Amino acid sequence: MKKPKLEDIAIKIGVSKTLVSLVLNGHGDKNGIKKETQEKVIALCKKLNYKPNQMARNLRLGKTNTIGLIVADISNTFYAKMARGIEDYCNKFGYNLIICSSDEKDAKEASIIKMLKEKQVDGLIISSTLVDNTEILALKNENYPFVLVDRYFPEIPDTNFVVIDNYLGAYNAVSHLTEIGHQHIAMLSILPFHITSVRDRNKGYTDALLNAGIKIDHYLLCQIPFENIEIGVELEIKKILSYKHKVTAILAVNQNIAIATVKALAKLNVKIPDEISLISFDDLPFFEIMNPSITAVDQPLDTICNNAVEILMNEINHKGNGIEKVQLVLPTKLIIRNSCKTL
Amino acid sequence: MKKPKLEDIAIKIGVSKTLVSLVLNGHGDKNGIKKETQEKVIALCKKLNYKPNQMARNLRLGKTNTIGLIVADISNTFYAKMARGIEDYCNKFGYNLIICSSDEKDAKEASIIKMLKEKQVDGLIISSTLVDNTEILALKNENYPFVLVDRYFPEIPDTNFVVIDNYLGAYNAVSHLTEIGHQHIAMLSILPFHITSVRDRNKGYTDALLNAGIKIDHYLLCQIPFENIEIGVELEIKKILSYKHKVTAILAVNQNIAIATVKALAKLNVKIPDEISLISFDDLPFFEIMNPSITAVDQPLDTICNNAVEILMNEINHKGNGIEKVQLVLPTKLIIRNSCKTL
DNA sequence: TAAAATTGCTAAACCGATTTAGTTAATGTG
DNA sequence: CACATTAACTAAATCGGTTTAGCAATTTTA
Repeated sequence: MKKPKLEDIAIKIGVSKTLVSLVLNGHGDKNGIKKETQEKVIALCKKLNYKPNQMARNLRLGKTNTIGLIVADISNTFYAKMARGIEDYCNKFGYNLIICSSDEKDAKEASIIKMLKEKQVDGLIISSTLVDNTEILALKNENYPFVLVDRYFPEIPDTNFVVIDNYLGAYNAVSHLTEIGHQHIAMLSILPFHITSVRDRNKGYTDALLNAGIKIDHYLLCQIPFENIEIGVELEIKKILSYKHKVTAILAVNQNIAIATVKALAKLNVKIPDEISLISFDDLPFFEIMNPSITAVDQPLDTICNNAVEILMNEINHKGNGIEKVQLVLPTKLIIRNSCKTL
Repeated sequence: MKKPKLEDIAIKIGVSKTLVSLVLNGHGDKNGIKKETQEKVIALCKKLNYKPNQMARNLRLGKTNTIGLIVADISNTFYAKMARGIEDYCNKFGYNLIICSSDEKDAKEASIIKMLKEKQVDGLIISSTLVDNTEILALKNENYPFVLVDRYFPEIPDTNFVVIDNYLGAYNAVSHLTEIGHQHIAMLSILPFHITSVRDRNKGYTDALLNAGIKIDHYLLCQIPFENIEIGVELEIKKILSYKHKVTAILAVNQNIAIATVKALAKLNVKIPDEISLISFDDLPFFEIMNPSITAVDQPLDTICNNAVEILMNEINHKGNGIEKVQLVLPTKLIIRNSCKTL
């Protein structure tokens, strides 16, 4: 017994496939199909377990009910949680998620965008790593529905984005450190630094220092290449520990750097917080249970996800037609734990 | 300028769309299309940036080049890493991944399977939570390509699966504990316990105890409901700590339980490993950097992923036609760190 | 030089739904 | 009783590719 199609149902009942289609899509009454006929159709479909062929539907309707999510790496907890939030919220609207990891590689991300477009996903949610914004501009020019999350392009006006206030997040974290007496604070940042989130966090770091009347020492803003975090962090930490002024606190630019920092400090047998204080930008369940627990900047992930999906759905439903672009900058929260020592 | 379609190309060059399609699919030579004509077609397609409409292709070819992955929760590190491995390996074959989280809920998983089938994904990779195997049986009967990972159904013969040797993993972990002198070992396990991985780990635990000549105390095999791990673990730990025989070691059935255990022990101010030893089934990067670092059973995730995809691709290419089912049970590795004390 | 083979290409069917523009028969209206 | 309206339904176009079956013109073979 093959999978039944519309025609099979139609023939069995002795009506046209138009009628069957109308009934199944709830347009029966509107088109004056007799109640009795409608019931017959529905009963037979149930009996034969008829399911419309989505490929055919997609083709006809020009819609896949699928959206694409592009992140640096889905195995990273931050993006995994984001993916889950987006998945759940998309499902509510009857959409599914195709998830792709760009590995922070320009070329890979560009090719993923192309691929997803070819695959005719109805929209994209992108945490972009691109320096070269050609692909994003292309999306914009084609009116392809998309929302940027986590990172945006200041130089491209009128695009939807949902990001956090990275600047203020870092600013507040560093201010917390200066308030409890720290003067020599290093920032373990990351390359590529063109990514807005990184750039803004770096700026928040320096501005908070300036505001506290501390001279900026560029030697203390360390940039660790994405591909080689573990080794990079260890190297930088060794460097700053042997620096002329004793560094007493570190702000890690994201969870991966924070993890690598904890690891490196343990290896070098430097105690947190007694010998050095640490704040992580990004919170993790682990940070709460570690010994010591780690002070962290928490991102409102659910809010990010829900808003991103909401905006995208709106775009899709209006086919990007002249609806206003939404640009959200959400606040972060500093969760103070036991990794920072008052001097 | 609209998106060009096959016909547009054909008309511009003055040939049929058949010809264009043949050339683009590399069947030009085979069908005796002049080199010159072929070049013209390819040049124009490049110039107009022609991309075939995948929905149309899908419909005609009956293929979506998409596979579905069902896990309990994509935000869980274990599944996130698994998803990444599968994503990468699928890409190699030109496939994309739709990822869905079942939350260990029977009904949700069943409806996801149905939905993905309707969506006409070419195959499924499932870490199933189902007690009721109806849906899996249905897949099997329809010859729908699928591979079970992480968990399988012993009662359904002739299905592909890739799992780890949960029994031996737990057996070895507990044996390690008995070898270093532990006698009173608790297992923090989980509900639903019908899941093969859980059941096998539980069995490994009891058998290792028996083998070491230790009497089984069912009181020490604790089953914590999936929905409420944190509170459940804390409760159970309080219980076993106040037990008549002093429990000196714990085996946590998975990473979530292990994390909750560390948290609860910290809260109760019970020191690892001095007061209690701990082994986690599932390793995590954190376990290496924590203080103390946590001894863990490591799963060969890459091997699981690659094999699962490989098997699925094979199924898809043979349309499930009488090819032999593959059943892989992979070995685990006990990584000994500092969370277990020799008595 | 007629038949066979080859070269180069195409018309039309097909995948399976949705939707537009009708049709037919029954009923209502003036 | 002629005409308009309504109720109930449908034929055919459409989405945009792939594929089957085959045509016409040229070249080769016997």
